[in-house]
Amino acid sequence: MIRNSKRPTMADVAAKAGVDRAVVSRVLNEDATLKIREATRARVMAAVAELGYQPNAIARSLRTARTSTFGLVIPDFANPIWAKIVTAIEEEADHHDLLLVTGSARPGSGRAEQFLGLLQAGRIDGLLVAAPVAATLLPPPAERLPWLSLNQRIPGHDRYVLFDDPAAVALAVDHLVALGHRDIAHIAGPDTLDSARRRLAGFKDAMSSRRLTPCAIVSGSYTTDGGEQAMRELLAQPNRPSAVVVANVASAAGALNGARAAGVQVPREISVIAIHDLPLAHCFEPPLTTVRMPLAELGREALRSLMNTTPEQDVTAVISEPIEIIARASTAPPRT
Amino acid sequence: MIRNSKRPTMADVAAKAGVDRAVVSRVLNEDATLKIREATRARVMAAVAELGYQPNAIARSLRTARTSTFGLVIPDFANPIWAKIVTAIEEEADHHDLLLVTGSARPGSGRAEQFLGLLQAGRIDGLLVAAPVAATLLPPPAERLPWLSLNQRIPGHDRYVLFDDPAAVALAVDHLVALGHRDIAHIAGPDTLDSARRRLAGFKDAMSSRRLTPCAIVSGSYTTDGGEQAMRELLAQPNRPSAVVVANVASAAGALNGARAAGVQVPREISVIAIHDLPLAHCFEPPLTTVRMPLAELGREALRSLMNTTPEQDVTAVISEPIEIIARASTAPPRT
DNA sequence: CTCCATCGTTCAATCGATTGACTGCTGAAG
DNA sequence: CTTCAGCAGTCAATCGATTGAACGATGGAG
Repeated sequence: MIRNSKRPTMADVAAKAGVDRAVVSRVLNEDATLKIREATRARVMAAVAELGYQPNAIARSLRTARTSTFGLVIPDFANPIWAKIVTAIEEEADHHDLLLVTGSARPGSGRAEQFLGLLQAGRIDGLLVAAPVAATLLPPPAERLPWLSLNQRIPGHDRYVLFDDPAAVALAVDHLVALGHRDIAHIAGPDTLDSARRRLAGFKDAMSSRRLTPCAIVSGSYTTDGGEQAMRELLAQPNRPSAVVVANVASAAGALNGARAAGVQVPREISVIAIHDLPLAHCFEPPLTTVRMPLAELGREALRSLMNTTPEQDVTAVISEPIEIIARASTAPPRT
Repeated sequence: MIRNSKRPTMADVAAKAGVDRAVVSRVLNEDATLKIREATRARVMAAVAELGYQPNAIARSLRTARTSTFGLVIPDFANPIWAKIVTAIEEEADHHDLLLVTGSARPGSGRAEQFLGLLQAGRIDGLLVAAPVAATLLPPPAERLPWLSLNQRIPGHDRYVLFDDPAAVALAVDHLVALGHRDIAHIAGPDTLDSARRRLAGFKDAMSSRRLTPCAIVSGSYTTDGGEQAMRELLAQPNRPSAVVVANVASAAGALNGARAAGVQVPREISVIAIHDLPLAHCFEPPLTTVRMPLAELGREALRSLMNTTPEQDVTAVISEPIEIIARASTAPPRT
């Protein structure tokens, strides 16, 4: 790739305006300590405009050791949940005149570690990590870098922002209990993921604190296929549940398919509710009842925490407002 | 934000190894012109390891004027179509030891222009733009920068990679004609978008070359609501179509909802086919028949073109392989 | 008439790595 | 004994912007 090397530098501007490079720099950065004649400032600005001068951000970053850019790593662009969070963080970044750059990192892809590399190399000022990171590839804890994790706790790194998953699951259970359900099952996510474990634990707690025993707990591995398989298992059981709390939307979509394939009507024979809402959820058949999580709030809070803390400080925020039931047509009172 | 200033530099490594900084640089970059004793190289490597030295990418970039990082701007993370393309480009970038950073830019957000700023500022080596860019904010054509656009042509910028939309639409029409349809309508996208215009033009061409006249053409504005509204209009017409080609999946989801709301059965009374496939399309009711587009191929080709051309060269690629019908349950022969 | 403060700028070191040119040394050829 | 070729590194300029310190000119106070 051939670079256009004729881009003007600050020296060119200075020469054209007949001043020192320092003046150009100070004018452009609106340095308050600079005393300057209006005429000179105007000459500088004119030279800048005429040459179409654009400061070289690399050089500036080398000097200032800041880039005004933050990174974000999510597990997968295909999951619309993350889309909403990314967008919220981008908007928050806009407000602070920062730029957000995003990447995805399937487990084992090493991309999360590449972004940590950007951070170590000084090419971004901070990093938000929502993707699984190989513990072995983490920077040594001694090296405190400005990053924190989203929606997951990483051993040895007490800097994270989480959803209040237990509260969300409790809300789902309440919704079902209010409809009259008592035989409630859970389709969980993979127990390698912190969020899935939190939701599972939340389900158990919510049930026991309401003096109910879980009808069944099966894994849906957070995927559509996994959810379909899980629903099949539940329907094959002798004590079939009358309602299911599904740990995420992809699994729930699969669960609906599984029920349909088995000729079981939702919600007449079994109710389904999922954690996380999705714009397309109302296009499912039946439209899916969900628990909407505070996606934008999580994103905003994460960026703010990252900006306002040093790497030495702990960040252990839990976002619980607003969490609400989006009641659609996949939940109903149980058959009597 | 407080930066960890005690990160070791090349000078530290050089001091520890008892050599010149130049040696460290050459060892690390495997400079073939460097003659060096094995013992010295080992000392350098040992010093690097012991200090945990990590080269400062900013400084390197300042010197070399390259960053090994490319940018990508998409219109919206929430659209799963882009998710697939982003992922493909990330993988292609991996193969070339490059990093891809992505951002989204709703029209008018100015984010696309920010990424062009990254390019001008030398913080990325190239840029792929899939989002609408305000023509007024484009760098002057005189300033040839290494960027190209995806899935859209921008006036005055003959560097783009497109889907073969006419071929896709023709395939959809063929599918319907083969089923026996003749009264075919089109739910188009917003005519501000190049892709929507290409699909519309493709529809007209495909119909006329098969000696059919479009039953109707209405705008669905690429949104779920727009698609629902459009379907309502079509069903209200005196000459109701027996099949509809919908320009994207979001509109198609809306169209299905619209038909259901009007009590019209899909596909018994009206067939629906959409451009672009989606993993969740089989969760719709009925599962949606689609035309799968070569998403990954477009992404890969775009990155390769960007890497292998200078900003002065034109790039006008059209990706037409593989485009295929994914037949699900939303299309069927017309009622007789 | 001298001294000092202020104004409006300039000087030059610095950030950390890269790279073309150069040097001191050893050993072998002549 | 000289000379020259390689070896093993070293020197120092450079990328482009930032920033604390310094500097000459001007004007006012004493």
